[in-house]
Amino acid sequence: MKDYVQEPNLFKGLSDSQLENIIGSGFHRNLKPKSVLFHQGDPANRIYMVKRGRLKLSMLNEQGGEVIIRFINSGETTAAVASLKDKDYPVTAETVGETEVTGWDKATILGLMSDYPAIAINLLNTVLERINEVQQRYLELSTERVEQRIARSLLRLMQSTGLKKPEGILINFPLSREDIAKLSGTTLYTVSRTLSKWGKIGWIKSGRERITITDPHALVLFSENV
Amino acid sequence: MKDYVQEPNLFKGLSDSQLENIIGSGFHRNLKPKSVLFHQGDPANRIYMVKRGRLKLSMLNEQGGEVIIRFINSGETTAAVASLKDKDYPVTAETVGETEVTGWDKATILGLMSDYPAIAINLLNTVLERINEVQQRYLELSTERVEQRIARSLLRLMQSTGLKKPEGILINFPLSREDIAKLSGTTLYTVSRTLSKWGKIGWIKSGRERITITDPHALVLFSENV
DNA sequence: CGCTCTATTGATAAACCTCAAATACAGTGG
DNA sequence: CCACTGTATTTGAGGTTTATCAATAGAGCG
Repeated sequence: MKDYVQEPNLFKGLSDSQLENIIGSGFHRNLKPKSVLFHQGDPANRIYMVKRGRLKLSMLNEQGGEVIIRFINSGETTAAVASLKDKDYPVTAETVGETEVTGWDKATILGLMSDYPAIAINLLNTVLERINEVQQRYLELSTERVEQRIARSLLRLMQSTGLKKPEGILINFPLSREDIAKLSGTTLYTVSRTLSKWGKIGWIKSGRERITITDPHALVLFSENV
Repeated sequence: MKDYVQEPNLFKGLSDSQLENIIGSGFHRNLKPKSVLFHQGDPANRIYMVKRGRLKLSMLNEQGGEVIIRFINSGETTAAVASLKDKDYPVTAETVGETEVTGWDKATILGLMSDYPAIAINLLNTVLERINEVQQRYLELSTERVEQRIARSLLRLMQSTGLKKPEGILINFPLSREDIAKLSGTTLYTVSRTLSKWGKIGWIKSGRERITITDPHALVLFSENV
């Protein structure tokens, strides 16, 4: 029955049958890899939950510079607050791999909230976490060196999507050097050099769009200690 | 009766008498310049509105690096979501100049929200604006050069606290080169050099902790165009 | 008028980006 | 199974941006 991988944040604390009801009230979309769910500047008229796969949220500036704000993994939601306010949302959401999402429009989600008050509470929690995370990353971007930021990016991805393997913890989706660069505020060249170095000293193993962290402890120490 | 400078966001749409009632239900504090209202890591048990003066919100990392997240001007609120969740708030709030704040604890604000539903709506608006602003600044920090970011910082301050003067628009509170540096993700030296340059070409006039923007248009063009 | 905090400016160095070119890798179709 | 093609990655050389350090000057306060 539950075909999403993790317990969805927004619906935490609800029973399976309530969940089934809620999911049923949304509309579903199956998206191919690298398709755009919504685009920077679109009116945010829907809240989305990822049931399977993953979304990449990014922002673009006028000169073409791009950053990745975060990934939305299965069970997580996005555009929640914006969709309630009918504002334009300055973020693009693109699928990473085959991805299934459920969406609700504003009226539906408001109805759900009044039926299940837990949802409003969960929404507040989610919003708080998101603000804190962006601010934390803003601090890091402003005060830390590139390699430290790359380490932090990998560790965050490890925590959210890591898969235990005999050789270490695999970041379990296709992730290019350029993605890491846009997550860390640097260039793909610097990322490549850094990962090469870390490969040589045994902290990670990496291939084409694949990264395994073989010495998480070393990486954590490095990310915190200089 | 209204002794705060701007219409408070959180209480927009309420009548003066309702406002009076709400303000009355909070507790008030008068703070000297540079005093700390709450400290990074404190439990966020109160929501604050600035009635007079200004708060500087900053974050510190383990190595002592600091950023200024934003200023909270009179009429604005802070720690809103965090205070509803009883979480630690990773931000320090320090007064800039003589400052008067009103605070409400969680129970009180929840009561106010159920009496005046507009407050919950306004809260959502505020949260959305804050997320968007941090993300926007994250993008800028990641993709733009120092001088461009300094220009954007000054322009934001001009918009929120600018005061028309014969010679230009004055940023109306004491603001050091170091403050600007921590807002823009650079060092006070680079800020000083940049402001000197802009002073020479007539874009700004600056003194000790005082900045007047004499050619806003030029600065806007510069901030957007490279 | 000394003290303290802020700002300026020059010299130097470090971190990191940019550009260019070569190499590796994963599919695809024969 | 293999050559082919389009990406992704690596690596080197060189240049730019910006931080760091040091020293001086200016402003405000008691």
